Amino acid sequence: MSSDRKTPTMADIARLTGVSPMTVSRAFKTDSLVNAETREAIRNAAEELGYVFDSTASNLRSQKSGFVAVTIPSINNANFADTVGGLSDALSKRDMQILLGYTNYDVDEEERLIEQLLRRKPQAIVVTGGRHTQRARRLLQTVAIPVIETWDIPAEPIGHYVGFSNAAAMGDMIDHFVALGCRRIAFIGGDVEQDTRGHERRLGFTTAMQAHDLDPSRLIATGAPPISIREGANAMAELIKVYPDTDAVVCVSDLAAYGALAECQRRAIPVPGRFFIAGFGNYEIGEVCVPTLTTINVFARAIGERTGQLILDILDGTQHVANISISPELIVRGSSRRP
Amino acid sequence: MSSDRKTPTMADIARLTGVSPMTVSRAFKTDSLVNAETREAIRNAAEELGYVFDSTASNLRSQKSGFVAVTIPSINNANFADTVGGLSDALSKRDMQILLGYTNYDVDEEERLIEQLLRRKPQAIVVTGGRHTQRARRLLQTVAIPVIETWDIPAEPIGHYVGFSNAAAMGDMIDHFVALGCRRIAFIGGDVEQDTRGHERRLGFTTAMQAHDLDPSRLIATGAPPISIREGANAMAELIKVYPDTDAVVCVSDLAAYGALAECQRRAIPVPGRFFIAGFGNYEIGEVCVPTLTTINVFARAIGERTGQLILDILDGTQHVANISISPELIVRGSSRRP
DNA sequence: ATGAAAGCGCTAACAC
DNA sequence: GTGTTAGCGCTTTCAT
Repeated sequence: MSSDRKTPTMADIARLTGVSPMTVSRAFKTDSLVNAETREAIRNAAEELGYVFDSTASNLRSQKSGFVAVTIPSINNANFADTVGGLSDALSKRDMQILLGYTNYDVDEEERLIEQLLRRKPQAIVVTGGRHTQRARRLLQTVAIPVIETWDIPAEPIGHYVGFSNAAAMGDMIDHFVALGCRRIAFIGGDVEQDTRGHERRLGFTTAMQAHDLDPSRLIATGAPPISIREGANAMAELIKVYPDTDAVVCVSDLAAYGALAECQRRAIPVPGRFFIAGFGNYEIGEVCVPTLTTINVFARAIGERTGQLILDILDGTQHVANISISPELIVRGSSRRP
Repeated sequence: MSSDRKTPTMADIARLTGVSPMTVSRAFKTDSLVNAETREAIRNAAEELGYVFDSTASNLRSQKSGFVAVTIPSINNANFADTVGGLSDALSKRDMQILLGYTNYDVDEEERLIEQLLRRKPQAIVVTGGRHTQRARRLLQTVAIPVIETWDIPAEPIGHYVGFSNAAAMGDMIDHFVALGCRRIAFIGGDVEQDTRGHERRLGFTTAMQAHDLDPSRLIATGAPPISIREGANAMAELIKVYPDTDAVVCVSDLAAYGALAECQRRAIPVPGRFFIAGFGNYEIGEVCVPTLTTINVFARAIGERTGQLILDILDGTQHVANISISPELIVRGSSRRP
């Protein structure tokens, strides 16, 4: 009934209940020792006043923010969304919250973001990839919290990592096509400077092709990452023009691969009859489209879950330095089976 | 060279520079009046010490967190990702950060989330949809910050809203098919209890069908939201069995619609020859798949941008109560054009 | 242009 | 099981 002059604090509850603020504070921590009736009275008073606990003050005093900072290249990407989902689930067990930022595949933006995120005093920071600006590296090296690089196996890890070799996974894919008898294999990717995982995948392609004594130069690069479905389709159109005798097309992601497939459908070019196609990342679309897409499962969600568990273990002191290598799995589907 | 005993504070910089902490504080605010040389010296000292500004303390003292809390049903959804992207861009102009939470299409989870987010003292809160638990409503009504409901036009708005009528948009879609001469139109959606936007769309379907004196009972419900591509395909398989004489299939989202299309391709059923198909949400896939998908553009990114701008205006005191209605746009594509 | 004092709301540390 | 005191790191406020 009273107009809300100011948002109520623990002191207000203490006054209303006739206890000290400290008791009120204790009553809000589940495990602390407070008389059951007192706790009940405090809870009621809080509810009545419309009290909302102030994490900001709590964090400052206890020097624990309950935040884990996370940078991902793009919010609009099912793979990274899965990783964040896994991380979020693992961390919510301990009531920790994710503070998320998007770098838009740009290391300078990543640097700005890291600086901004660190001001919030996260208890750990998770970054995607192992390539950063000098200054970002220094920030991460200096900061007194666990640093976890993901989705990559960094050449020089800053702290911990939970990742996989994008190059090796792409190498497995090439081996698969060579075993199928393909010789003229092309790669569709984005502007590689920005997307380090895309870069690694292309590197894996060229390395594997050379290892098989095959021509590694059939490369189509198409625009800024993330490579979209549309860009996959455009790239396929170009590929048909430039390298018409190609027998297999490997793409930097399933989205690009689906675009390539759609372009073939539009032109009534049979896949897998005329071209084999493969993607990367095991997106849902590759399971359902016709034909289904051969791809690499990188276990995106597991990357997040294991990163989250690692953070909890480190904060508990159970774990010190951990580097976790995920083994991606080749999934062979209709788009690379002889009709 | 010195081992970092403790993270440095403004007081450390003040000591090193021979000024008061207050001057250090001023030196970090761009617009405040500090001697240029002093500011320079302070910046250098900060860099040398590896100082990181502590937002937690700043927020507590100034009672401004710089956070906007946002709840979305799922992180892994291109539409909501677009909204968050637009919101994030609008807010970053004023250096505000998004604190994001996922409800997983569950109002109880939303309630928990809202309570958790409010503890961080956000300066505004954005929720997706207009349906909430009693307690969540009360929390939002009581809290002394702007509340914006999005992606819906709530029956009883709590504060502001930026949304559109899902039912009316779906009605436009039905009108389109009726104008094309379709009479036996079916609807594919998810378990509607959870997804209020899906529910509205289905309602729009039945209402419009009745308005045209057509049978509104061809409904296929398939599992928990978000409806995936796979579930769209399964639903189409069921539809073919249960309502084989259907002439048009409208789906709760483009993903479901693409799944339905893929199922037809798998069975070599011609689309648009045998069935017309339409989706909702203007996802990228609908632009590229073959045939392209008729859909509704809901301007997901604009919802975020306008919400962000609204928040900034309210915090500036420029704006008081605003309700913004977006007008979705019907996009007719190949999947509903006579071959 | 700069400084001194006080305090944001909570909890660590210690007392009883 | 509860209270007292002090202080987390910053910024508001008022002085000069």
